[in-house]
Amino acid sequence: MPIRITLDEVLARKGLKAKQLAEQIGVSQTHLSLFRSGKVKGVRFSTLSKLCMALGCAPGDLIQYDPDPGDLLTVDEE
Amino acid sequence: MPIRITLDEVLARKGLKAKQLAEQIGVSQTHLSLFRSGKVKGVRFSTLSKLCMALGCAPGDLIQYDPDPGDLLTVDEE
DNA sequence: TGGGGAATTTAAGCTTGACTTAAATAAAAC
DNA sequence: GTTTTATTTAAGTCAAGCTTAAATTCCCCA
Repeated sequence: MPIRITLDEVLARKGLKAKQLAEQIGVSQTHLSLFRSGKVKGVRFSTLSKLCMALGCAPGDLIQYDPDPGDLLTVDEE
Repeated sequence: MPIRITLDEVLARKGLKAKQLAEQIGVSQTHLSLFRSGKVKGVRFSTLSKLCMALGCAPGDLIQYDPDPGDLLTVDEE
C-alpha cells in the first residue's frame, strides 16, 4: 500500500506526545497508535479533521502517497 | 465537516472525465460521484492511492482541511 | 536497576459507513 | 431530440474504523 502516514513527524515538530494528542481529540490511544504506524486501512474525515485541527496542519502533512516504481507507466513521459 | 474534497479541480486540470477515472481505477461511477461532491464520510487508503496514482497527484491535492473559524482557539496566538 | 509513564499489541465487539448494483432522473454535449 | 455523462436514491454486503480491556514492551531517569 503506497499510502504512508507521516503523523509522527508533525507530532515531534509540535513537541506533543501521542497520549496528549489522543486525549485532546478524543480518540483512543490504541487507535491513534495503530493509525500512526500505518496499520489502518482508511480514515474517517471526522478523525482526520480533528487531527488537522489539533496539529494545525493539512491532510497532506499526515497522509502521503508513495508511487510504486511499477506504476510509473501512468505518467505520460517519453 | 471541515474536510473539503477538491478532486474536481484536479480532474479538470487533467482533462479527464469522471466516468473515465472511475473505470480506470475500478471504482463505481456512483461512488466516485458521491466522493467528488463530498457526500462521503471517509476514505479507504486503497481508494485514495488509486486516485493519486491515476491523477498523478498527492492526497493533499484531493482532500483539504478548512479550519472552522470557531476553532482558531487551537492556534497559540496572543 | 527498578519503577512509572508512554507506547504497542492482541483480542473481542459494536457500529458506521465505504463501496456495490440497479434504476431512474437530470444535465450536458453534440 | 437522442446519446452520453452525471447525480440521486435505494437497498444491501461486508470490511474495517474505532472502542475498551488487558497484557506486554519500551524508555526514561533518579
